[in-house]
This record gives sequence, C-alpha cells and structure tokens, in this order.
Amino acid sequence: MPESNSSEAKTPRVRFAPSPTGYLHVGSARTFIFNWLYARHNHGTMVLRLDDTDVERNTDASVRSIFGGLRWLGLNWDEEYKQSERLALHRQQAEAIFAKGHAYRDFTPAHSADSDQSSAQGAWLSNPGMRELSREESDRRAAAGEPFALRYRVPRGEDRILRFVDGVYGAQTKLADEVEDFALLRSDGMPTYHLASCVDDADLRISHIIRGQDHLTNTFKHLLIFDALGAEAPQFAHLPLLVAPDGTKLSKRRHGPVVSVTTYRDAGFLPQAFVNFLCLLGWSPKNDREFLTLDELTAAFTLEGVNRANAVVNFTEDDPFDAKAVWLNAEHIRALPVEQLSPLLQPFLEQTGLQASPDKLLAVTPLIRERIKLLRDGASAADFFFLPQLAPYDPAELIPQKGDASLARRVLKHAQEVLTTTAFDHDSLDQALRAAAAQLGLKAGPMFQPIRVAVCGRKNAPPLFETMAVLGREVCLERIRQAEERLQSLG
RNA sequence: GGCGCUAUCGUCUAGGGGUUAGGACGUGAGAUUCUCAAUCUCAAAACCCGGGUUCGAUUCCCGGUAGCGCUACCA
Repeated sequence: MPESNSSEAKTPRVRFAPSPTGYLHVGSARTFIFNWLYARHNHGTMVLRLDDTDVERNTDASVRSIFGGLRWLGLNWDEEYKQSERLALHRQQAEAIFAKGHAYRDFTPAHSADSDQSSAQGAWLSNPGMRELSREESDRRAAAGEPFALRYRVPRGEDRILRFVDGVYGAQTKLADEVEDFALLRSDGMPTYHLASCVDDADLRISHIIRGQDHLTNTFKHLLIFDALGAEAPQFAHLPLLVAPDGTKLSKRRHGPVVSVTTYRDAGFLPQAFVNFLCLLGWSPKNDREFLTLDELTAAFTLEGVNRANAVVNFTEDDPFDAKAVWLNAEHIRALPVEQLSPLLQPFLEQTGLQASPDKLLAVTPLIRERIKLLRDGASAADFFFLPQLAPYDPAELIPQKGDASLARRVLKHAQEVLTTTAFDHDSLDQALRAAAAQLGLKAGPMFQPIRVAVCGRKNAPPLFETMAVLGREVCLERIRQAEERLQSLG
C-alpha cells in the first residue's frame, strides 16, 4: 500500500485533520482554509480526516462543533475519513515497522521516566536498556503479557542528518541524534498521533501536508516514519501560528470564546468575510488588496505568499474581534445584494424578539446595510421599524440643537398637517417636508430632527424620507402624535 | 536546559544594498450630508540591538536579545 506509486498523482491531495477534542478553533479554521485554497487553486483533492485516536478526550459535541464550523465556512471537501476506523491498518503498519527492525518494544512502565527533570538530560534520546533488548527476550516478555510501548529506533551515531524542504520555511535540517526514540504504539496498543497520521497520509496518498508551524520539528519524526513505511514522504508546508495579543498560541483556557469560530458566526460575521480575514493572517496576495472574494482568494493563493512570522489576532477584553475582521465584514455586507443580505438578517432580528416579515425586512435592509458591521447589529439598527410601540425616549431629544420645546411643537404640528396629504414615497416626502421647513423659516436640520426622533425614537437613524416611506403614513402620524404628548412633560 | 523557527508603523502586511520604507485596519483632523453611517482628503505612526561585508545597509553574513514552537505511551 504505501509503496503504491503515489508519485504518479499529478494533482495535489491535501488534508485537514482536526482532532475532535474541542470546538473548531480559528487557527484550525485557517489551516483548513489554506489547505482548501491550495487544493482548489491547483485543481487537487481536499481530504477531511478526523484524527480521533485520543479516545479519552474525543467528544461527540466536538465532532458536531467542528463539522458545524466547517459547514458554516461553506468550503466543501472531496473525501472524508475517520482515523478510529482505520485502527487495523495502523497496527498492521506498526507491526511491519517492528518486523523491519525500525522499532523496538519498550517495557518501561508508562510515566516512570518523565517524573524527574534530570532524565531529560541525555538518556531520553534512546532507551539504552530497551533499545538493545534481544529479540528473544523481547518476544518472551511480550508473550508473557508484559505491556510495552513500541518505539521508533532512531538511527544513532555518525552525523546522520535529516532534511526536507519546507514549502514555507525552506530547507530544514536536524541531526538524527537529536530526535528521541518516540512512541509509535502506546502500551494499550493504540497508535500515537505520529504513527496514525503518517500511516494514513501514506495510505491516502496525501501529496502535500499543510499544517501549523507547531509541527515543524515533528516533521523529522514523520520523515522517519514514512521511511520505515517504505513510503515517499509528502511535501510539507508549515503555516505561521495565530497568536493572541500576549504572543501566546490562541487557547480557550487563556483567551476564552474568541478562539472559537462559532463566536464569529453567532456575532454575525459572514463566512466569506471571516475567510477573507483569516487569509490575511500570515498570507498576502502582495498587491495591496485586502477585500477578496473566495474566487479571488483561490486564484491568488500560493505558498510563496505565506509569511513566516506568527500573526497576532488583535482582540481585547472590550472588543473580542479584530478591528480588521469587523471592517472586512462590513465591506462584505455592503457587497451583498439586498435580496441575499435580508434573509441573513432575519434570525438575528428574531433572536431579539422582533417580528420581521420578510417583505418588510427586504425594504428595511437597504436602509441599514451601510450602518451595520455585524449581522447582529441589524437588530439595534432596525428595531424601530418592527416595534409596534416605540421604547420610551427622552423628550428632550425632540428639541433641535438651537431651539426649544415650542419650536419642536411647531415642527411636529406642521409636519402632521403636511404628512396627512402627501404621498409616502421618497420624492414626495422630500419635497413636502423641505417646503414645510421653508414655510417655518427653518433649515433642514432643525426641521428634520424632531420628526426623526418622533418617528424613530432616537437621533441617529437611516435617512428620514426612506425611513418614513417604509414605515407608512399611519405609523408616522401616530408616532408624531405621541411625540407631542411626550413634549408636554417638558412644559 | 537542548533543538528549531521568527523579528518592518499599535495590529495585518508590501518591499528590498542607494526608496520621501508602500498599502490596509485602527486613531486624529477636515470635507460632504437631514442625524448616523458610508464616501473623500490630510495627518501622526515602523525597519529589535551590536558587529562585520560594502562606496553605501533596514535589506546580505555573524553574534546577541526577545518571542514562539518542539522536546509525552496529547494531537
């Protein structure tokens, strides 16, 4: 199997191999995206493999969270595997490696060696006792049922140098003497990550492994495993890590929910904006472009554009989202046709208890599109369109800058008269209200503010005429009447 | 500790032996506008330190420092 001529594959096969021990992490999401872009850019195959060999820590909730996150991103994959279903293959290959003499049984009880620091001084490189155990004794103890871990017999002596060329970091070398005899099989017979991962990568004929830089050093072990498997090692490309403002790797414990992609989804990020943002972390199209569609990203993506330094996701306690992510989201929201944006807004409005009919929301959407950065902002930006009754507001807001309550009253009174007869469309309202302002000897500002506050219940809102047209005559008139009442309280 | 990787505005980045070191976000100021937003203009803001190499280094080399990663019978 591993020696099958994988080199004849013309198109790349890449994989994303998350382990279901938590939710989908933004760093993992980026790794997935980069793999996907690489596959699509090169017309290759995207493989999704669940690396679930750690039975202790795997959870179904995590599996659901990961798939949910990936589905939300909207990037599909071509093949799907589950590592736990491939156990037989892993053991068989471990056996083959042992049979070829590339591994030995280590009968040292688990956790006995790592307790004291001094053991990390030199003995860790190899297990003098176990490495040299005769085959006969090894077989005998194994047959007697003594538990053992299977360890790779890393070549010692000479100046054996392990080398590979990383697609991002360039030529990498390491002395084999600096690689310890790492485990392939645990004493319970389960494969370790290194073994399972390499066996599967070889078996699935993965041509390019694109993963986080935290695996850069592990790659030497993997090279050794591919070698023992008799398989050609894939190409490797490591990605700089995503780190928090404190410089450390993003983690749930330290940094909270900001590291989960569901947090972005639930706040109302558009997946295309989120993808766009993540791509700009550690990769650059090198042409000063920031706003990129998925197609543009696919066309532009190359490993050469990947940076080598870790990238900071710039969030704070007050502000859980990187300002650039928010800005990009606003850009993508504005780029979306109203008919597409509107239904996306719907659940966010309903979440806050607003009853928004699709038709009305469609009419409202263009009025708030430029005023929201996240989809969830839609609720606060558009609430007054859907509230049957305006929330109480300070009547003082009805009074324009350089005016008093009586001016506000005059404006509202006059507006009522005008609005009773004019048609409720943008142009008619525009003409009628401007004319009304002129009659009162007022500029637009002082004229429109009392009306805006009366109709919207606040000072900052979308353009007045469009807003009133959507609200309709009845509602506007009623709200102005109520505003007059509120004004009474000011005497 | 050992090994490895990295180092340009606050953040994401472009660039590269001679440049006013470019862009974006954010920030500040202004313009426009019925408010807000959007848009436009302008501004402040960076080559980690020390040695080399060179006529000339932010760029190339070495060292230092700092950060990160690996160093598990976790992945």
